Amino acid sequence: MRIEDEIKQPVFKDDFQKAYINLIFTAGWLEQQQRAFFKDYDLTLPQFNVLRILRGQHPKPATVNLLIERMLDKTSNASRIVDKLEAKQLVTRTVCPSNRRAVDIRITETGLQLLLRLDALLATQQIGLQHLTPEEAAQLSNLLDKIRD
Amino acid sequence: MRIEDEIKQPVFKDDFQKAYINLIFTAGWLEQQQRAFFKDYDLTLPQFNVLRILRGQHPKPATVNLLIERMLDKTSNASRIVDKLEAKQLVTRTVCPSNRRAVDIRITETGLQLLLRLDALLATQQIGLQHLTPEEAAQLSNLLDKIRD
DNA sequence: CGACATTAAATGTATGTACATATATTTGCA
DNA sequence: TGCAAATATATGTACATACATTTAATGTCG
Repeated sequence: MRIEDEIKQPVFKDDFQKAYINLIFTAGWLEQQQRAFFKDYDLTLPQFNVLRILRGQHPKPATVNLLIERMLDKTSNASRIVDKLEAKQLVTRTVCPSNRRAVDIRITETGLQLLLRLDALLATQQIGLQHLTPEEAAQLSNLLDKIRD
Repeated sequence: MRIEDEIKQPVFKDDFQKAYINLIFTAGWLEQQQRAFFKDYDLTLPQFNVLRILRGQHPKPATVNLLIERMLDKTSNASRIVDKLEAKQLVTRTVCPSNRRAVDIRITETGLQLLLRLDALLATQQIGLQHLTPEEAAQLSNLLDKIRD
């Protein structure tokens, strides 16, 4: 559906404004789909993303700093996201032995299993960019990189 | 900057995953820039967007429903955003005479003047897609529309 | 060594958001 | 008419986010 129809705004100042608004809108649209999907599993998007980062590190630990570096939303509060995951026993938190200011965060076996289940479900759920060709996806990514130059 | 470097993730599963993550990240990146800009004017992004919708309607009133239709984030609470704007005297709220369930919302002269100032500043601040050509912006918009098909 | 800057994480606080529910008004139609 | 359904907005609540500040540990350099 064209962005003009999505937000019932028939004209835009120029192609820049139109693409800008489309970008914010589409990102929100995708996030909404994911949020609905994860709701059944009592996970928020940032929680899911942190779990994936931890799986990427596994079996090495991550610190809060490393999470912040890799998170999509750098302003969200990594400490408190880890709080929630710890309460659900999806991660563990131990003081880093070599630097007692830092905290070693690790995904638990339960956490890994949850991610496995979600991977399988996400693959069948058609959440994402399945309307694009691989070439279009690559093109999109290049345009987005260029925006942030 | 390439998304790989932004979030320190050297490889992605495929171009779809990469573009997906890039899209969410870039939208957040743009929003962060705007937020920083608007902070000096004590406006949040949703508040600014509502003000612009109201200016588009001016001098006709808008209802809460119309705002929801046109807002980028449809799940945010239009009523309470209008509360904040009303407290700052940027909008007025009166019961709609022809349908007393509805509320007529109008931007005030103060609100219009604030938008004028912000328009001028935003034009000079290079917030947006100025690294793209008009053709690239149009191409981006088309790809985004396609995602939501 | 010891004072001071730096770093890592946690916490405080105000605000925003998501989602369900409530309240008031209007509409449709038996 | 009268009553259930639909509509428009507001409110309640739990949680997330933005950003400043605090606490604790480590580094540094006289």
